Amino acid sequence: MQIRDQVTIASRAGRQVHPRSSRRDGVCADCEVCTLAFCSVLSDDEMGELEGIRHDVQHDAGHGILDEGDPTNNVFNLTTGCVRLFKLLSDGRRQVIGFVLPGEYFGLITSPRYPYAAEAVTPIRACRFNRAALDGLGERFPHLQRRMLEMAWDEVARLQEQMLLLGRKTPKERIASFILGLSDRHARIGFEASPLKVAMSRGDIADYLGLTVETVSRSFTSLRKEGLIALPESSRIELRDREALLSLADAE
Amino acid sequence: MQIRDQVTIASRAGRQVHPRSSRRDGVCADCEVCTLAFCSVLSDDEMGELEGIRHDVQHDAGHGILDEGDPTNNVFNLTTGCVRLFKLLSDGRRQVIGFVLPGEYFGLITSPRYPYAAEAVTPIRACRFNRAALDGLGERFPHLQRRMLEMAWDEVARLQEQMLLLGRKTPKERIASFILGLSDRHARIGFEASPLKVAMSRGDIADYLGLTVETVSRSFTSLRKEGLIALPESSRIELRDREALLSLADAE
DNA sequence: CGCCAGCTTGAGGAGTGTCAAGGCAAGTGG
DNA sequence: CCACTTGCCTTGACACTCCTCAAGCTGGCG
Repeated sequence: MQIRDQVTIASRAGRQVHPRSSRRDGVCADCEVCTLAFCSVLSDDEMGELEGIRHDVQHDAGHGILDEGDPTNNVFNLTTGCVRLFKLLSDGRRQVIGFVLPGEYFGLITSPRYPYAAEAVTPIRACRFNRAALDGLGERFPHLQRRMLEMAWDEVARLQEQMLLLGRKTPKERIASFILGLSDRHARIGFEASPLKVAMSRGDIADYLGLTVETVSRSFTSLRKEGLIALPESSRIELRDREALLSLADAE
Repeated sequence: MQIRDQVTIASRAGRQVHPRSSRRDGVCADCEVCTLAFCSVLSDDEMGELEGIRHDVQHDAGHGILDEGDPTNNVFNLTTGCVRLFKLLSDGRRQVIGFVLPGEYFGLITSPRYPYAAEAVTPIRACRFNRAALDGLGERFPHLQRRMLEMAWDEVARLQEQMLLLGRKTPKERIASFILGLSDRHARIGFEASPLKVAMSRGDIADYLGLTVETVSRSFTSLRKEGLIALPESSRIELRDREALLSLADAE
């Protein structure tokens, strides 16, 4: 136990680099996620073409990026910050579909209108692409389309996992799953995975996990009192017993 | 009201034909869904190649087709019957991820192991493809990959809609959404859409909608007593007030 | 320093889940 | 052909979880 923890800490350093291992020059030089995003599979020449249809987008926290029902003209690739995607019922009930982290895209869908809205959780930066133009590029660069297909399947798997959570898990199990999932995603993009910075509010988390703010708060408190996590601030979570969290998340 | 109902009945006949409009010769001649499945975008020559890696599969109701954790060697394209996809928690709680209808595929995923299990709800027939071989075909026929990408995005949209249902809808709203969704899908593949044949048990429906069998049963009864549906048999649903069902499903 | 938004905590109640019994239809064996 | 079994669905009574409502608490900011 003692030993394993030390190993874990030692091996958790550094960013995991995926399809592409080297950073880019030019406009993408300061992009944090050029090794993770869908554009990572493109050669430098192909990137030049992508650059031709790319626009920079920047928003403050809380700003709306697109609305449910808008025509699907744009695809976004988040480079900095966090975005929430959500659907509303006519009486105001809200379901957060997912949180977008750097290196992930949103807005890519066959339907002519977005089936969800998107808002900035934190200040964000993103690349915006015209959808038709990106489609055209996909046809010319099959490996780009292939990469997008893989990302779509990954998204399907994530959503299926979330269905299990929403349909069958208890509040505490949902919170444990949420914490672990966020921690893993942070690790993949090189963010700190254990004193975990949680950008979203309790309300966002509640609407993501199908709960109320109060139940989310109580579940956090309960996990803290049992020693599975610590909460130095309400927006910072320390994973103190990963094993216990794992067994909770997968159902004890 | 009276008039609209008559129009609805009159216009509901016939099968809607999608990417490909004509039926095929050869092995696919008796396939009910050759105009809907992903193979519908292939030319006859290309179909010949697909045929080379295709195997027939046939199972009785209740039979397991694949288990969660099995290596993802195969992709299935359902031609007849109904399949349930589901995930289990270690204590036996079950979440049905989706029901597969003719013309839809399952088992296509990047991960090396299936994240869900599949069982036949009714007697089924399906085409089984080796996954690596199908991948190879996808690389050679970009329009096949394109079609699979579109189907993946459609699946993402369906799952997001289901998240809204699981996270925020009441039992009666869930049942209304379920009935309408199944009715629409039946219409698309040429099945009867109003006296709707429901292949799956109350238990399957409960595990799909995140409810218990009892709550599902009570909700059906409630909708029946309010005149929104009729239940000539427990496995047959007649939509008597589509408007009311729609407003229930989207939240009143 | 005080305000405000967001988070936590508490008390109470509605809505589902749990448990148990009964109904119904299809299948089985005498 | 009919009694019996079996599986599934429905209905009822009750309990408990989680939501609702309301009141403090905390930290950031003017």
